[in-house]
Amino acid sequence: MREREELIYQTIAGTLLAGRLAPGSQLVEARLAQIFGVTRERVRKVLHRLGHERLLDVIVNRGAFVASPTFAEAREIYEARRIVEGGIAGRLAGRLTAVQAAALRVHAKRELAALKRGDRAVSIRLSGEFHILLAEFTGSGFVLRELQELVSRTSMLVAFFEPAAASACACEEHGEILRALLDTDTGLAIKSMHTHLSLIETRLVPRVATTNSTVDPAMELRRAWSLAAKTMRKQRRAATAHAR
Amino acid sequence: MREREELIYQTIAGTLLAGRLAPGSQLVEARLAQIFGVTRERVRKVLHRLGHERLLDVIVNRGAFVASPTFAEAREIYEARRIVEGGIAGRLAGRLTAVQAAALRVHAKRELAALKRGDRAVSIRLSGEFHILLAEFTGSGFVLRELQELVSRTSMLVAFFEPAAASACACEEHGEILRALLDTDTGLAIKSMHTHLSLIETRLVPRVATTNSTVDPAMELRRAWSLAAKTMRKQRRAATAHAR
DNA sequence: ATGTATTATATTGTGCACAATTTCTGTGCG
DNA sequence: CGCACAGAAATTGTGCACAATATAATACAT
Repeated sequence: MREREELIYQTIAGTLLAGRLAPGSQLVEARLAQIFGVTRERVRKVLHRLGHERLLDVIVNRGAFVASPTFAEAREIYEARRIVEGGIAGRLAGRLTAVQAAALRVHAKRELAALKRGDRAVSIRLSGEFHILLAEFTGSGFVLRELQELVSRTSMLVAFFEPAAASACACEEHGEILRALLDTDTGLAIKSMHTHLSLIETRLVPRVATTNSTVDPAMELRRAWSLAAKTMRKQRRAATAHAR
Repeated sequence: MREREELIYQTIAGTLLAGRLAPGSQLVEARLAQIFGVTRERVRKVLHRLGHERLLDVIVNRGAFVASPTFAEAREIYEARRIVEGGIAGRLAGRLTAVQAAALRVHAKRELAALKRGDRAVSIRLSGEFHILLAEFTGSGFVLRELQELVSRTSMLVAFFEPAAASACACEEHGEILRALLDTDTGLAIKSMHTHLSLIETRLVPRVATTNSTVDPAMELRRAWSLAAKTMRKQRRAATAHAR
C-alpha cells in the first residue's frame, strides 16, 4: 500500500514535470482516487506533498491546482540556481577527487555523443544530470535535495515558457565549467556557471495566458497511470523471473 | 482552528530549536493532542510537517522522535551553509542597493551594541538575523526559505553540541563580510563567509550519547504551550483594546 | 537461567461518514 | 438586462472508530 502511494506521487509529478497538464487546472481528489483505485485520503496526501514542493498550488477549502508560474517567478528560479549552483561551483573548484573528475569527463563525453547523433531526449536528460552530479559531489545531502527541487521546477518552467525546441544545456558550456573546476580558479568556475545559467534563462520567452489544452487533467493522468502500472507489472515479472 | 494548528507548530518547533527536548525521545500523538486540546489528527499533521523539515525523525508505524543528529550530520549542515551562503555572498558582492547597505550597517551597529552591553540573548538573535538578512537581499524567496531551514537546523545542533557558552557569531566577522560585500571583491566576500562559518563550526564539540534530561517531553511541551496561550491571550486583549 | 514462542498493550495508520466551505445555478426584482 | 440572493451541487476538511503494526510482558520449554 505504501509503494502504491509512492507510485501515484511519481506519476503525477512526472506528468506535471513534462508539462502535460494545463496550468491552473484543478486536480479533484475524488476523481483521482477513482482513477488510481485508492481512497481519497491517499490522493489527498500526495497532493499536499506536491503542494509543499510547489509543483501544485494548494488553496485551503478550494483544492489543488497545477502551478501556473509567472515569468517573474521563472526568473526567480534561475536566480536561485545561480546562487546555489554558484556556491557549489565555488566549493568544488580545485577540490574534485580523481574519481569525481573522471565521472564528469565520461559524462561530458556521453553528452557530446548524444548531441552529435541528434538524440534529443537523451541529450536533455544528460544535460540535466550534469548539474545534479555536481550537487552530489558536494557530499551534502541537503544541497543535493535543494538542487533536485530547483531542477524540477526548472523542468516545469521550460515546459511552459520554452518554445518547443532546444531545452538541452549547451554542452560546450558544461565542458568549460568542468575545465574551470579542474583548475583551481574558483572565480572562473563560478562565473562560467553563472553565465551558463543566464544563457539557459534567455531561452524562455514570456507568453501571456497560454489557455491551450482544455483537456481534462484527469484524462492525462489516467493515461500516465495505466502506463506506469504496465511498466510496473513488466518489472515485477522480470524480477520474479530473475529470482529463479 | 487553522491558526490553532499553526500555534501548535510554532510551539513544538520553538521548543525543539531551543534544545529543550532530549534527542531520540518520542512525541506521542495522543498525549500531545490531550495537552494542546485538539484531536490527534491535528497533532499528527504538525508532527509530519516537522518531520519533513527534519526537526523530527518520523518512522512509519513507530512515531515521531526528536532528531538526534550525529556529529557528522552537524558538519554536513555547516558544509551546506558554506555552499549556499557562499553563493549568496558571491551573488551579492558589489550589488547591494543603497538601502540594503544601510540596513546592514545599522544591523552591524546594533550587534556591536548588544555585544558591548553583554546582552547575550539579543546578541544571539541578531547574529542569526544577519545571515537571514543577506538571504532576503538576494530577492529569491526560494533561497530565503532554504537558508531559514538551514539556520533552524543549526540552532538545534548548537543546542546539542555546543558547550553552553558563546553561540553568537563573532560580530567583527560580520563586519568584515559586510565590508567585502560593499567592495566589489567577490572572491573576498565568499572567502570571508566561508571562514566565518568554519569558525562557528569549530565551536561544536563531539560528545557521545548525551543521555541527559530523562524528563517527559510532554511535560516540557505543556509548559511551552501554556506560555504560548498566555501570550496569545495578552496579544488578543491588546488588539481589542487598540481597536477602540 | 536463557532463549523462544505467545499473548497483551501501546501507538500509529486508514477508511468512512459527515461537517464546513466554496462554487454554481436559477429566480425574482429593479 | 443586470444584480442581489437563496438554494443546490460539488469539493475539501475533520472527527472517530477500528485496523495494522510494533513493543513490552508473560509463559513455557530446554
